[in-house]
Amino acid sequence: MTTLKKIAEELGISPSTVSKALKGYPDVSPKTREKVLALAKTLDYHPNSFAQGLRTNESKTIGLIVPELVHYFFSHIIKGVIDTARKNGYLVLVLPTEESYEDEVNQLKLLIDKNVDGILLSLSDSTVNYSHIKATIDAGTPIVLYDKISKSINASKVLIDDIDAAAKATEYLIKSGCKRIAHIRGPLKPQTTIDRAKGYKKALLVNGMEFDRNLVYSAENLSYEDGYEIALEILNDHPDIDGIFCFTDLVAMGALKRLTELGVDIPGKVSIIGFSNWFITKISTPTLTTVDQPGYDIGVNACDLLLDEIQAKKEDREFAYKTITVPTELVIRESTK
Amino acid sequence: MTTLKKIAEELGISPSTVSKALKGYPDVSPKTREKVLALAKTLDYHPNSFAQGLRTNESKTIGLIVPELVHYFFSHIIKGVIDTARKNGYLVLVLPTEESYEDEVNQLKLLIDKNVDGILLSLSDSTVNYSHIKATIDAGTPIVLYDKISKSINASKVLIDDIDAAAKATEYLIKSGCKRIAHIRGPLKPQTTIDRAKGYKKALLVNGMEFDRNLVYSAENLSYEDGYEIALEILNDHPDIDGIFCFTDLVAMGALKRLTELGVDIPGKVSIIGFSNWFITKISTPTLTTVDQPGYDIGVNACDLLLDEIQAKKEDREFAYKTITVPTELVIRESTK
DNA sequence: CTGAAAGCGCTAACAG
DNA sequence: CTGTTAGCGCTTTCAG
Repeated sequence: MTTLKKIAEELGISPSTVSKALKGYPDVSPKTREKVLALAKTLDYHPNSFAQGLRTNESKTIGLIVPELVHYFFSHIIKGVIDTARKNGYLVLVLPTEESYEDEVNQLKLLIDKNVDGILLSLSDSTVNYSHIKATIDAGTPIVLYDKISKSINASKVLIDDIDAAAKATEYLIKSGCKRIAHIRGPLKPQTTIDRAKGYKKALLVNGMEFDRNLVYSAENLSYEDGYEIALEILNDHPDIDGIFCFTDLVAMGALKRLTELGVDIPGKVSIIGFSNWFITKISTPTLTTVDQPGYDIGVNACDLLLDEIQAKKEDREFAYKTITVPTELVIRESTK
Repeated sequence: MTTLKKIAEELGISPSTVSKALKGYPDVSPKTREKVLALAKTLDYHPNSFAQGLRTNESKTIGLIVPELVHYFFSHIIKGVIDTARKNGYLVLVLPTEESYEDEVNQLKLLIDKNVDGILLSLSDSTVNYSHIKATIDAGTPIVLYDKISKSINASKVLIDDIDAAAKATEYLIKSGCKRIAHIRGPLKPQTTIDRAKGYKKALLVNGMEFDRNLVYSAENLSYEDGYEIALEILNDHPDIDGIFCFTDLVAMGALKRLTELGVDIPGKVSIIGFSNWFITKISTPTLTTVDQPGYDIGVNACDLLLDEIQAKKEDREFAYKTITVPTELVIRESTK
């Protein structure tokens, strides 16, 4: 291991001068600087990050807590975060919670123990208590919430407007001539489920259509199988249905499969819209109309916001929490008229 | 920030006693231990990881370099690694290279600068020179290669037997009655491409069939579009084709789409086999026969191996590099007879 | 322009 | 059973 001290000894100068030379301080003679730089290179000097951290109280590392790791949308977020962090000289510790509250609490603790400079967090579906998050913020570690957030936590947030996005999707079904539109929603708790259902309802009402509680079905696992089963249920309960707005693409794909198997013409008889714009929606038959949820952008924005807050903290500046709403877009494909 | 010293002062004892009490050393009186534990809890003491690292030269962090982040197979590997690391008290820094050699070199450097205890690495497709990896190993940081490896690097490795897996897939086509089987291979360089093509050829020869160089097509981007285009080409060049073995599922899905559009009966007229068992293969129409490539297991094994090596190094034990071949399995679905 | 010195928080060998 | 001491490698003031 090459250390400052070794370089200093080798050159017959002091460690502090070596440190300054390496960091480009102006008060070192060019000659000395060059000698130091050269020797550092030949000895393959890497500063010891522990020692640096101990001195500066900075790890140049951030933590990223994701509810699900093997997931098209979250993968994009992770990529957005890592790219942005890297541009700014930060590394990213990735921790999945698998939608478990307990894991979320533990992972948060691990990150604090590791002295990360900040944390990006999306709430797990089973999280009902936010004291672990609030305590972390109070203890001085910046946290930015993304995607699955809670209004009751005072922090910066990056999200999409689920109500608006769902309303736009539902409205598109209406404008394209659908008269009886069902909604397959997600599990009760997360705000996203609530908001997309709200958007669905809002679009109906705004367009003078009746909101029928019986047309709302719940996909508890948000799985392909859920969609497959529920589509049959919907068709049995309401043969007159001509549109389905699904909480997420996977569920929509399941519904698509079932309807195709039953010989239902899509979009001739029934239109389907998903949510997220997963890769599969581009290659299904028919391809799926869906709401593009820009994961990469969410990751970039969340990371930028966090880095700003870290910087502000370092400089002891005031920092006002921000909430960024990343725009979504309806992607029209073959599953709608 | 609560430190050992603060707890010590508060209790009127020495920092070293506090340290020992916290770490469960036996030579501390139960009474003292209890007092320390209690106070540590109320003051929410977290040991400073920088100081610990500086003393012990351990970061309890490993680096994971992946060629692609938004990728079904690699996502599973990442999950396997993180889960395994976590079980053993390690955190994981994830760094994508996007198949760039330059990024691979840089990311490796970043990890070394961060004093990770070890690194898991899958070579980017554009990596042609391994000196950065060899230098890292020589400098004492354990590296385990997974999935995309190079035989010329002396390190532990975790991989699948691509030749065997490809041969099994091709053989299945033969046994099911295919007489003219095409292969869509990947870009020239990576060992996986070479090996799967080898397995394809081997199965043909072993089963007394002719290997026709003209039946091998190359999908340079391994994309859905590649498969879509090449399927047409194959059909034009060789109308008598009755089976296609694809390097990866995405390409197979593209081919599937094209053939379906052209009204070719699958598997009646042409059988298709993919590789990897991506999620989409379960939900396409028809569903796709494919080779299951167990990403999660690869991640688990690679991480275990790395942790073993780290442990051995810590205890100054000899450690013999190992190569683990994770078994694959042919998953038979509707795209084959 | 250069160096001495202190100290970040922790651990471990050693002495008592 | 407890405390003293030294030091991990680096940064930064301050003195020269």
